Amino acid sequence: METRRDRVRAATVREISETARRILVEQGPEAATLRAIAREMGMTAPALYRYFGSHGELLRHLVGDLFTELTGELHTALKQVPQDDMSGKFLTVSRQFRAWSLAHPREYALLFGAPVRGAAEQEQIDFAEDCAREFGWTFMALFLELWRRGPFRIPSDDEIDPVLRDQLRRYRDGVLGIELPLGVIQQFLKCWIRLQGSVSLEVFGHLAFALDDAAPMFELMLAEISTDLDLTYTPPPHNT
Amino acid sequence: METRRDRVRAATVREISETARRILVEQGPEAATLRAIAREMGMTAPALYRYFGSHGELLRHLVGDLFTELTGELHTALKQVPQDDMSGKFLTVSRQFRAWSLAHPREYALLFGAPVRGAAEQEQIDFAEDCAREFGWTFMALFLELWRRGPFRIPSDDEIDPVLRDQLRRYRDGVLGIELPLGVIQQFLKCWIRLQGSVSLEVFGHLAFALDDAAPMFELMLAEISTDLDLTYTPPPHNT
DNA sequence: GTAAACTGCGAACAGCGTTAACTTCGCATA
DNA sequence: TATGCGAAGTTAACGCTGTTCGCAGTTTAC
Repeated sequence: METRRDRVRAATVREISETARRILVEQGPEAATLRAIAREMGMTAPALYRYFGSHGELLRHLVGDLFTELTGELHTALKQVPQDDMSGKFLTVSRQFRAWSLAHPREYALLFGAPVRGAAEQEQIDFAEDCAREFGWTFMALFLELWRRGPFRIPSDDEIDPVLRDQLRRYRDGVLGIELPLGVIQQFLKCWIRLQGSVSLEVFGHLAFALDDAAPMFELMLAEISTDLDLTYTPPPHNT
Repeated sequence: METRRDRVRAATVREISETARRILVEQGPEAATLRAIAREMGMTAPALYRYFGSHGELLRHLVGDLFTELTGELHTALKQVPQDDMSGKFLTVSRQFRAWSLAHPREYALLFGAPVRGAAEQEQIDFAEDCAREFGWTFMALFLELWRRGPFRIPSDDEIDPVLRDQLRRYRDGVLGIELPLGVIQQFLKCWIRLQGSVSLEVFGHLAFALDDAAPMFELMLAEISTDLDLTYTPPPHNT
């Protein structure tokens, strides 16, 4: 049952997350220390240990929140696209993902940067991991819908590299649990790598050596992917 | 003139770099503290300030060294390809880049991770920046050679997005200073984004949700890019 | 031969994550 | 209503971090 204390506690957890995020955004990741977060809230650092087991756990919780926010924005944008406009859905989700990432570079770095802090930390129940999975599922689900409603050209199983074929099959049967040609998954991965790879490079500033606005290159890529998926590319609505 | 002290000093700088790298590789980035580096060398932390102005400067110097090593390996691999085998050169450099990155993930994170430490630090003479430029030039030079010796299909200036066209022109005239169709630069960026984007995702573990060996996907991408550039794709020599 | 420059050291400062012992308060039950 | 327990906060402390300062010892240069 939902007692009063539970509500207060949940509110505090939320405030900690928000404070941590504000410091992260305004002063950078190295400024988001336990003491700084506590100070901002009129508390002391050890008090935070009543809510999180360690500094890392606090950050991982923030990661979960951020994934949830990002996923939510993608779904919100998706709802404003006509139900049967698959091209529009694909373009909208892709652009919204890039837009969020560029608008929140430090959050993006936290979500998609190098997992420097002991990557293989197997938490018993990892909140952040679940949120990340749900985020990924947003794209996967869209892709499945794309495939079901307007099949595009995919390689047959024979055309797929044997090593890759085994991995795709393991992923399909072990994780997804859906009946689906392996070529669809290969195509999904190809598109996703291009999408996220491109966004990562841009957000981390690795395209700044040549471009100060990578939007046109991103749109070019969307057009190419649209061709691959038998979709109709249309330029973004508010082209600046 | 090269005095004795200069040599000793240079040797110490080199030892510091090597020690820092060893700790970074063996124990992770957060273990590469000034005190740990000094301890490993039988020194104390303040002594390091005789060689580097700060911890960050030391790391940036290491970044320069790493870029140089990576660039060197690319050139070494390149020398073993017949002078006129442009397809081989492209495939070799791409595969060598991926191989180095996978073999040195922590170094890769330092070079190509999120530039978290005040990105816009304009050092007067940034050693690391120069090495990065030289690294980038390796790919650019190869691409120019590709273009000159076996022209591939490129978009005409009219076909390029106006916003992108201006940026490409500024990059060509302001940085490269070479006469070249803008379409070549666009094609170069497209390929580079796919290449590095793919490698980044793999090294940072962002493909592990589906693949435990991304090599086939990488080769698939190389094949596609080869087609774009009118090159002949051939599988890697030692396919495991 | 002497002065200056270079290279190291130890001590110290503020800040970090984290732990321990201790107080205070809210709530549930006898 | 009184009692007691657990949750939530405190201060003090430990060992770590980057960094600065003042002091030696050695090496180079004039």
